[in-house]
Amino acid sequence: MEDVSDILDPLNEAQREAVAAPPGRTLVLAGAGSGKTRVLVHRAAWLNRVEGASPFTLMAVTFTNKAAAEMRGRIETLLGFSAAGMWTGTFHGLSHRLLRRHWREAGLTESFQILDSDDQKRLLRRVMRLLEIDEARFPPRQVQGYINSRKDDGQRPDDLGEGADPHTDRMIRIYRAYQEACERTGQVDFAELLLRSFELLRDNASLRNHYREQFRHVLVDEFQDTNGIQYAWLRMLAGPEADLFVVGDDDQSIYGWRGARVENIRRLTDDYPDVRVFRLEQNYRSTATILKAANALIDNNSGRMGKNLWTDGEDGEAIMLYAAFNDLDEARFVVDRLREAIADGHARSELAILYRSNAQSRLFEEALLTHGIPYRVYGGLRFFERAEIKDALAYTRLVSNPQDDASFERVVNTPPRGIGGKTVDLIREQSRARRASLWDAAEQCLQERLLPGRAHNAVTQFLALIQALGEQVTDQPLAEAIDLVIKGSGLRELFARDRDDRGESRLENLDELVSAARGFEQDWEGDGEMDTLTAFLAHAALEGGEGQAQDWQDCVQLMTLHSAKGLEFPWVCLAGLEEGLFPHRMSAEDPDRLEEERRLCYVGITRARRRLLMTWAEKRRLHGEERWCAPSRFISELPDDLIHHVRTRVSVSRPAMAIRRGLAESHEMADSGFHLGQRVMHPKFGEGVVLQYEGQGPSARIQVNFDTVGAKWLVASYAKLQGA
DNA sequence: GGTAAAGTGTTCCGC
DNA sequence: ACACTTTACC
Repeated sequence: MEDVSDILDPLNEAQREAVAAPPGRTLVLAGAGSGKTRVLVHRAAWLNRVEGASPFTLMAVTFTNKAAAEMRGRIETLLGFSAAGMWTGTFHGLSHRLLRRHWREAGLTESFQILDSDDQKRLLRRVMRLLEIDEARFPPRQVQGYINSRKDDGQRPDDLGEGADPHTDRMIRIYRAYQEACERTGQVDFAELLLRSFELLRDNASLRNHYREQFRHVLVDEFQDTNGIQYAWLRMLAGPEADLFVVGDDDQSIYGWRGARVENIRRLTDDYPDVRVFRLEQNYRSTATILKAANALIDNNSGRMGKNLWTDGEDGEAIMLYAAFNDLDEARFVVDRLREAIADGHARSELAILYRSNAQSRLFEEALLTHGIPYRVYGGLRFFERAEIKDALAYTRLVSNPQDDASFERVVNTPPRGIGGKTVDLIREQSRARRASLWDAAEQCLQERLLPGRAHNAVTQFLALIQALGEQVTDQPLAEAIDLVIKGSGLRELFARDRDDRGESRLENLDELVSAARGFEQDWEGDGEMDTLTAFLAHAALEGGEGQAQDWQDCVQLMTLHSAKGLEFPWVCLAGLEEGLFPHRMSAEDPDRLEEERRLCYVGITRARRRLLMTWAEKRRLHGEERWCAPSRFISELPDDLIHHVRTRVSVSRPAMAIRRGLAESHEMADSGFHLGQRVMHPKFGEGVVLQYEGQGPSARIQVNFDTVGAKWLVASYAKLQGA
């Protein structure tokens, strides 16, 4: 018998049972901080050592490239040898791999390219212009969302019944035209990667059987984030006989808005009645106090699979709750606590401020700046999404394939070279009339002298430039090729010209692109399915650029709750716990979306290891307007005995507020007996905050934002309001 | 073809 | 309010 102590010993009882489950269908409900990745990694090792599964028969699927890389690394460490034969990657990455291998069977061109969402929107715009559809009535963003969700549900235009209503019919028409444009030009968007590879397996029995035979063991991470097509994809690949090992947490599903279906967890237990379910509830991260709060909060959600986090560690400190006078006061208070923590010897990188929306970072940044505390804000534009990088890549694509219309349009007048809108319109017109690419259309325009003299010269030069670059670049290594393109296209010069910080960082980014290409070239062993350039472009579309070295210098961490998922910090501040902000106004009405907000709060709480600080502001500037806020309902869902209320302002701030609001308002308020921002009690609606006041005497109306039912207008003389 | 003025949107952002 | 994009005009 193989010695498996190194695999099982580091695990607790529940983890061990899951890892050593017999091959079959296994669902592991892994609570926050319960060692989810560890279980996946050890399962892979177990399969290899005990079940004798060769790495070639293993597939591990995750959502992000970062998670995929981490899992792969940890498996290799544990196994002590390379897991090279193992297919590890994201749903999109693995689909991409299948499609490259079987592009013919999938009905694609050999050199198909991946459209990222910007490219997709640009192509969509073009298609809509051809169909003469008004962009104002059908915002491309919305159409894009429509098409992607249809694809996420596995639907093609032909699957969609027309005739329902004119609006939907038009959407379907655009979808069809867009899809035809993609097929014609050999372009594949993100959702298409999944749908296409799903269809490939569905419609091709021999391929399906081949891969089912090969991947007898399929491991899936963050299963609660899968959407419809990903679930179908998994079922197609992991046949009814496969060893399917799925890890997820329904309480941490926070991506419903981009198509994730928590229901997939429950669906799995329906679709595979023989599934074994394990629960990981012992938490190794947080204090008992923090876990109690998290459990109590999430208990307000319905239809959970059910889980209760516990720890054998200590209770730890109470959760600190601060009701700030306004958003500035909130930032000041938080940064004061941060400074204390730093003085107590915390590294800055152990401290995190989490918030619901990106805009909230600004005030914290300012407060941190005034105190000279280094910080880093996560969630800006990712490397390959930055304009200058996309320009450089578009040039590179165009140089290697002049028929690429999307790239042509992007760079034809960047840097400005005298090919304005009029000229491009003419070329587009020509391209449509002749059913030719923009490049070919431009050549025809020159030959037939369709352009005015000035434009004629400009276009001649542009075409010559691209051709010349094409010749220079032939047979050059990737990095040199990209460098040549950046210099030759005039992009470098363009950004060098504006010498502010902006231009400076753009130049740095361009340099970074060249080094990224060099690094990619070194790591990438050609597998005969793609040339280096194609591979690099796919890499740029799929990997976003997280691979950049993050200087993990010691700084305070600022990020949205969404980007905090999967991370942990000894010291966490959850800021902006107000009705309308968190839960967000857009989600408060719909019970499902409200539950997702609650899960987001749960994710936030469970990020904290030792200390948790929660704050809300009674008054906040939002979209340029001062608003009165009620504390988030999530606060009242936490057991009060876990909370330490900090009140530094109780008696002082309210009169101060009335003064700041200005005299006119306080007079009006005076004759109702209430003032703006005051907490009041209504016999039916419960407690709330006075938001606005209108009119005088018996017809005067008062707007109250109730904690449970939201904002309502009431006639002051009828509403039996009481000060609370 | 470049700058100024008007317009737009404003929750979360993986691949 | 603000940042960013598109349009309008010189």
